[in-house]
Amino acid sequence: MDRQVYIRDIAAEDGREALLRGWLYGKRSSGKLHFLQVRDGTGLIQCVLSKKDVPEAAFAAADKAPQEASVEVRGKVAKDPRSPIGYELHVTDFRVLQGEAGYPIQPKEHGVGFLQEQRHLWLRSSRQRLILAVRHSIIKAIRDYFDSRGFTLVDAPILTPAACEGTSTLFEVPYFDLGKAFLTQSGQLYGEAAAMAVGKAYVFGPTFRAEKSKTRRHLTEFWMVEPEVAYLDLDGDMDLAEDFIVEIVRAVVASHEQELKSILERDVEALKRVCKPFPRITYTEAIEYIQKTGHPIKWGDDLGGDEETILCKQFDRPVMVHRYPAEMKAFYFKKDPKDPKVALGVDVLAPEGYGEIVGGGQREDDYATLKAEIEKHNLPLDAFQWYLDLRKYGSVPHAGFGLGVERTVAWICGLHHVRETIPFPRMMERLTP
RNA sequence: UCCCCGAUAGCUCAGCUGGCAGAGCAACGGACUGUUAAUCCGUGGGUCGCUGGUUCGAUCCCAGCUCGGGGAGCCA
Repeated sequence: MDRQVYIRDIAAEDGREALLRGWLYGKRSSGKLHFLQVRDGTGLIQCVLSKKDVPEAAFAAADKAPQEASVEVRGKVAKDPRSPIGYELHVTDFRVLQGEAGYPIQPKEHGVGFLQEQRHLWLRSSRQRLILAVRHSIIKAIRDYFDSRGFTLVDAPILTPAACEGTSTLFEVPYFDLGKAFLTQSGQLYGEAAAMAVGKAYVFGPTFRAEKSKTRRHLTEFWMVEPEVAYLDLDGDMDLAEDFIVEIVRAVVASHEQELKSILERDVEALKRVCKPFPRITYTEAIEYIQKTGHPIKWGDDLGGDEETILCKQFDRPVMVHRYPAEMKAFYFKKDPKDPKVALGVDVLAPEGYGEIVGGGQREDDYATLKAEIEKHNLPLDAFQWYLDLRKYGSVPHAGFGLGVERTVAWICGLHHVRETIPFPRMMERLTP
């Protein structure tokens, strides 16, 4: 009788006595009956207290119990067609461990700012709990994918001496007598070093960008997974990204299909259409297509949010745009030998208007060319000497990409904003809770 | 950094031409044996974001500031 049962497993307990430990999600009352909605982190179940079936103190405690009080409920599991999960608990005893009136989040609509203030409590709602679970599944699918294909997880440092790409603004940290350190904006350069050691490597960790971006797609702290593979070219890189994304989506749909539909109202059929092959178009073809829709854009312009939307709305699966103008890309991209104006880079744009979730490509593997690029971008040569070494001692063609975890969660869950995809989002105007 | 919008009860909001601060929900007290954001009766609850200006009088008009939301650029 003291065996705790989780709501997720309740069907196996049909007709038996069970002890639930959880929190009071909601409550309705009809005098001599109390209906308690109890959640335990694995699900939500209605617990029915009939005055004649429980001790007087238990009935009174249920009457007084405030929202989100921690509770212990004993009772008999019973099938009920009125229950969304098919079962409810006919309570024989009930007690409150702790609770206080005034729980801030009510079962009604709230403003975004308020909910973010209450993020530590907001996580308890069924919608947020599901998003956390999907995020977990995505991260697990990412790791399973690489772990089962001979990749080695290599952790890149978070404190770094200089910019990886030189364009983004970095967070500065004082660093003893060495002056300043910076929070990493990408583990890729270290991933390249690792790939020369283990062949297939992936870096998985947090990333920091001090850019003053205020949009639904930006956080100042986010998670990125960055595979890097020796002896891989751009085509192989696109094959890898495509196979990888298909597998992540498949894994999430396999484990969360019903909840995605019922709690997030996600169009799961759209996710099921994510299969190989993804369309692959060059940047030049993309520009031509956008021009045909009457949008003023010329070769050399960046694809902004509007342009990305125009492009990915014509496909029912992610689209790969490759061979961008070299001018637009970071110094480490290899140029296309057939057309040095373009870099061997690829972006993967998620469908349904979610935009870029992957950026990557083939790296420059020639010492002299890379050195010239570093100088051209006015980057400190001494800080990149170790990176140049990789082109000096056994250089090979290699490629990789970075996938943004939060944008992937937003896309798969069908969320409007990435701030809901991470437990405690860090944004330009928000550092708490 | 730039552009747009907003700030009134715990929450979501209304507040007319500048003239006593409002509703719904929540909380609290009560009624109710099948409720699904239950219903019904009752009670309490305000530095109208901050600072200044105009005015007999400012939640309302004006300026600056702070905070929040949306977007751009940049990116994942």
